[in-house]
This record gives sequence, structure tokens and C-alpha cells, in this order.
Amino acid sequence: MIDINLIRNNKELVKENIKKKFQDEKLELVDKVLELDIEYRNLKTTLDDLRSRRNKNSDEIGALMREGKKAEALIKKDGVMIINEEIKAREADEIKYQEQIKEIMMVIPNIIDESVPVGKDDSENVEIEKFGEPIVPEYEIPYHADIINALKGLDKDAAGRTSGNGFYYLMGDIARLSTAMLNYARDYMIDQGFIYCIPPFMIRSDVVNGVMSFAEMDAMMYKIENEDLYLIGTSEHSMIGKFKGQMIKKDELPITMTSYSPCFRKEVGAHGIEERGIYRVHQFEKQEMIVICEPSQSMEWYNKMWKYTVEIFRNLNIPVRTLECCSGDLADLKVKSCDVEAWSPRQKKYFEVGSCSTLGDAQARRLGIRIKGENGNYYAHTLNNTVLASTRALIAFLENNVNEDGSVNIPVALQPYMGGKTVIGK
RNA sequence: GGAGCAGUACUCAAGAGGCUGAAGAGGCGCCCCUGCUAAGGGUGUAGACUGGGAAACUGGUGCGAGGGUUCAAAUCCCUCCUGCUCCGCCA
Repeated sequence: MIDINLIRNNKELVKENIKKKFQDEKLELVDKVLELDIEYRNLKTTLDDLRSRRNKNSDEIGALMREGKKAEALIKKDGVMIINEEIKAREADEIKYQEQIKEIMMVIPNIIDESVPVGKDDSENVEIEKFGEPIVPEYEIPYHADIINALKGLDKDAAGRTSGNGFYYLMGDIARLSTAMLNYARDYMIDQGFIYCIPPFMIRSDVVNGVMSFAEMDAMMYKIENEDLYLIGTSEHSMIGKFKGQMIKKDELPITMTSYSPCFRKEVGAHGIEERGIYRVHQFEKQEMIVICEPSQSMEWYNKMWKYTVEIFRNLNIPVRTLECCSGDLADLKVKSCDVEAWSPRQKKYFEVGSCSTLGDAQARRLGIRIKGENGNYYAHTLNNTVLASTRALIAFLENNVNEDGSVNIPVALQPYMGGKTVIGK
């Protein structure tokens, strides 16, 4: 959500930005919202004036009553009632304008950073940098579910019976490996000075509405029956929600936190749950990082944040690359975003394991996350990034560390979390 | 889950239909005193969101959230949320 003042002062910039994102159908909204804004402000002036008169008259009635001049007070009362009727008649419009303006402001995309490449969709995302050699070994790398099955680490049949398609039992060394990676990632972030946090795994609807659109909610969130509670799709939801409506003091910034949570996703839509593996599932676990900082520092943090993820994956012996989201693929709230992708020696291509974003002040404006400044308050900048998501990381890890005989090497970084084992499945 | 009490600005806190956008205090600014470290005296100041205005300034909203009653609500009524105390239940 951008500041409406930006549209008032520089609507060409806003329109230019919309064009860059190939959302030309939204261009007319800019003029529409300006018109509504003018009408709203005119009406507000009229109504405020009426309210002012009501308040003044009411005060006078109070004064008359104290003096015991009841008759005069009664006459004034009638006058106020007329004013009140006038207010009532127009108040609905005032609310209507406000709602219409907000509705439009919610869909006008955030101004993207000038460094973001212009492109229509994800096919035009730009590779920035490769880390590690994308090696394809002599031997064939099996499908990840087969690697896991060979190690007796997966039971999807049983999960199908207990919970349905899209769920899984991880077992034995594979389950341990999944937790080991999460714990390693957590400790790595703690070492970077991030505060570890275990947030609520369910949030109320007002928080959900603050962090995503209705369409997104519908496609992702599981609702608890008869409760105003939703299972989180990522801990970003409860972590950013933590600061909803808060005024943050300067000396508390930057807030850097790393959170663990299970993530629950309906995955309704284009891809759905269609696989026998664990690539796209209803439930996984994730270590996440969020930063809330001064506007001037957000770009610096953005660049630090994706590098943390790269470093973690490199320490797990997984080649990765960073892929910059082009303008058309960038979600409306985001200023700049990149995916960290892991190398798949089986598919001989990279696949997404994490996503790092700076939202500028758009999310903070929407949620009311402000910084107390010396000369007035202002919105903070918010950022989030995947540290490590269990299932995706597991796939990447297994494909890059599996040996020809089906055993899997455990890199040094992970060994303390695997009871000292250097290899599993031998 | 049941009962009782409470929620006021950055913090603590007074207010119990009109004279309250909110006393008082902490905090913060300035000045003074004292001088081995933590305090004393004086004085000033602010406060959230927003409309108009170049500005001075001037309106509106805002006392946990949302409704209602009233000419007028922090104050009365309803619903919800949160906290505390007691009881019940339970890793």
C-alpha cells in the first residue's frame, strides 16, 4: 500500500510504475482514486463543519442547563437535531468514499526499486549470481522420494489414510535430517545476531487480512472451525503481525528476528497437490527471518539477508543461484525481491528454496507499524526471507549429497545435529 | 470453561454524562545547586490520526475494539478482545 500523497503529488510516477509491472488495467484506478480523494475531502470538510457546529451547540446547551435556562436549551436542542439529521444523511457517503479509496489503494502496486529488471512474468526473471558448481554426477540422481524411500524415510500411504493427499510421515534419519537442517539454520541465524522466536501457529482474521489479500487467504489459509483462527502459512504472518499497530522507538531498531514454525498451506490453484514426493505439500516446517528497520537501511538489510540463505545452503553442500524477480513477477506489496534457488542435479536446473523481499513501507503502512521520530512519526520498512524450508531443503540436500549406492553424505556443518554421523544409509 | 475486577498518551495515573484532548507524575528540554555518581531546586514542553491553510493557525476523529442511547459519552447500555485474582481442567 503506497501513500496516497504520492498519487496526489506525482501520479505519473505511480502510473509509470504500473506500466512497468504490466498491469495497465490498473492505470485508470490512479485517476479514479484522485477523483474520489477530492470528493471525499470536500465531503469531509462539509461534514466536519457540521460536526463542529453540533459540538459548539451542544456545549452551549450544557452551559444553559447549568445556568438553569431550560427553555433556551430546548430550542437549541431542536437545532442540533436538524444538524444531526444532515450529518446522518451524508455520513454513509463519507464511509463509502473511504472504503472505495482504500480498496483501490490496496491494489495499486508498491513502487518498485529502480534496480528491478522490467519483465512480464517469471520467465523474465534474471539470474544474478551462481554460488557453487552445478555438478551433474556420472550416475543418475533418483527422484527425491525414491532416495528417501530407499532410506525408509517416508510414508505417504499412511499419511494419506490419516490426513489425506499432501501429507507425509518422515521417519528415521530422514526425519532427523530435516530437523537437523532446521536447527542448523536456526543456530546460524542466532550467530548473526538474530533473535530466535517461536511464534503462535494460529492467528486471527484481522491479522490475516493485514498480511495478505482475500484471494491469497482463500488459496492458502486453513481456518479452524468455529473459531476466529487460521493456521499460519508462514511464520512471517505471526511475526509481522506481532508489530501490528505498534509504535517502535528508534533505539529498538533494527529488529532482527528468526522464527521457527510449521507452515500450513491449502495450495489451491494452478499447481495443486499432484506429486508423489514432498515438493508441494500441505504442511512443512520453516525457519524464517524478518527485519524491521529504518527506511534508509532496508536495502542494506535486503542484501545481507539473501546472502545468509546462500551461505547456509553452501554449507550444506548445495549449489545455489539467486534469481531477481522482474517487475511483472513481483507481488504488489514488494519493492524488490529475489529467489534463492537450489541446483537439482536430477532435473539439471535450479528450483526455488527461498525468497527474500523488501516491502519498503507498504506492509508497515497497511499494518500501522511506525517509528517514533523526533519530528513526527513515520512507517518502518519491513523485510522477510526464508532461512530454510524443510521439505524443499531436504530435496535439494538429498539430490546434491546422495551417493551412487544410495547413501547420503552429511556435511560437517550438519554432523553435530546428526549425532556425529558423516553418512547415512551405509 | 465459570466468577469477580480492570484496560485512559512513551510509561504510571486522575476522571463516574456537558466546565476534559484529557489533572498529576515520570520522561524529555533549558537553568541553578551539589560534587565521587546519584540525587536536590526552578522553569519549559510535548503528546495519536486526519481535513483546510504558504504559515500563524483552525476544524474533525480519537480514552482496548465495534455497535447503541443522548442535543452531548472516557463516563450509561450491549457484544467482543486483552490482562489480573479465585475456581475447574491439563501437557
